Amino acid sequence: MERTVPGGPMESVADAVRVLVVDDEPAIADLVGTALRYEGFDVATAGSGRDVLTMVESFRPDLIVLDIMLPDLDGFEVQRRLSDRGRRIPVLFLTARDATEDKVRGLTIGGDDYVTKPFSLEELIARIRAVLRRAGHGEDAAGRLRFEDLEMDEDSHEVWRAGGPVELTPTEFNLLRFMLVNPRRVLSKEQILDHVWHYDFGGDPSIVETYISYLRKKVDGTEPHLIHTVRGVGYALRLPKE
Amino acid sequence: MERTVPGGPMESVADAVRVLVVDDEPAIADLVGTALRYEGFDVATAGSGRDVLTMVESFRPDLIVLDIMLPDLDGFEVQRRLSDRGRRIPVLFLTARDATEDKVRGLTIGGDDYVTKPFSLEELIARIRAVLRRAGHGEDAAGRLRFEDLEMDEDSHEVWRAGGPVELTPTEFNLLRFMLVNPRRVLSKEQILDHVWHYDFGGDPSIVETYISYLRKKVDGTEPHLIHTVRGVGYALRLPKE
DNA sequence: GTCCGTTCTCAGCGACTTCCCAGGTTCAGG
DNA sequence: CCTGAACCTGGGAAGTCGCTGAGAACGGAC
Repeated sequence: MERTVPGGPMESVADAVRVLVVDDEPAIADLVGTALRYEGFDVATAGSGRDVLTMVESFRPDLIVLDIMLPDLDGFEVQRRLSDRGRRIPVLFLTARDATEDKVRGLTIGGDDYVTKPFSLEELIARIRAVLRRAGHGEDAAGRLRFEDLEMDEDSHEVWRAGGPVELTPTEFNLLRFMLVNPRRVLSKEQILDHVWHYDFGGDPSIVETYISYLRKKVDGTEPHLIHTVRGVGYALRLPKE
Repeated sequence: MERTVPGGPMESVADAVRVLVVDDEPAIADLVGTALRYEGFDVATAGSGRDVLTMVESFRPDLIVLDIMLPDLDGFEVQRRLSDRGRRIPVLFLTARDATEDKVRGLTIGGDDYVTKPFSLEELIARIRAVLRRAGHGEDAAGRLRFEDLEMDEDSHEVWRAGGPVELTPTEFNLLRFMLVNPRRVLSKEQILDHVWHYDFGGDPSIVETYISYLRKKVDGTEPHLIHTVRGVGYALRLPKE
């Protein structure tokens, strides 16, 4: 499966990976569902734990994005009942930032993973791909992105420029990944904000300028420069013209 | 589908792409509707959110141009209800400039997009084509325009003349795109103003002369000249007549 | 609590873009 | 050739955009 991008072609549904999105807030389920559909997944949504148990039979998802806080059964309970039935479906949990962290943390060993709310779509999609990769559903290639002499390993969170390692903060990393997934394309500040920042971020798009500045200092200090400003439009990852 | 032009031949309606334009100001809905009809789209207009929900069934649009501020249901609510019905119709939102910050965020994620008022028709149409391209309705080619040795990539915002890169400001870029979409056709200054500048632009059509001059310097310094003045009528992108 | 790394805001400034104007040039018609 | 209209283009004012440094706010580790 090819990575799609804002502007990428729609996947044929025939052999698409099926993802079941479960959240009792329709706004979240819609947001995630829409983003995943656009990424080429075959998506169904559910709003309660019991819905999941029935939908699993008909929809047969390859992965479940599962909110832990549900009105009836919580996410853990849902997973338990599924495994009682002998179904081993990878799960990506959604959790509020506060409690539960300890409980959820233990899950990362089973091939499952979790993301804390509020998340960014870029982060969520990257995690989904990672879980699918471990489950054998993903694209054959490992989670490695490259553009010219700039390289990123999504699994180990390592980045190299011209062969040398670069240390990035989480936000810098996510921003750079978004650019690496969309090479050459001009990405507007709004687009970047939508994908890289948490969905409840209420600030100004100028934050993107700041982070582009950070990235330039850390990964674009050497020739040729790869991060380019298209004034009045956005930013692009590409080789210099001439 | 072939690109049509202002004044160009009307597309046969049989296989035309259907666009539903929704705005409570009839002036805006008409402006957009008329422009899109010229471009060969099959257009219907609506003035309220509830109208949309009924018209979708009969008109079955491939895309909806949807103002966010509507008297009854707002644009988001309309989209929500449509997706509840299982209809996945791409949406291009229209929004006032000041309202963008909070709520519009997140709209670029699903292949949808938004344009802030006041917009230019050229901008709007380019965005519509981009959304359709992503949804699989567009012409097969990517967002690439060409006339002779003059080339433009809409995604990366790059322009080449005779193989060499050219740097353009946003307005210059939009003007050149308008000309590339309408090769050989003489475009009047008024026409250009209507399409390339924001619809509330209050200045003089002579601004077009200035920008044509800029373009000539940047992209038409080499033979053969492609930008021609048709005195008393307008400008055209074509080869010299001997 | 304190410490420290990260995220975010803000303001200054430099550069760019847009737009208008005015003087010069070209062109069509007489 | 003369004249007026249309057009071209350099210059410049006003506003916008983007970059960056400084520091405030936040959150996790201890």
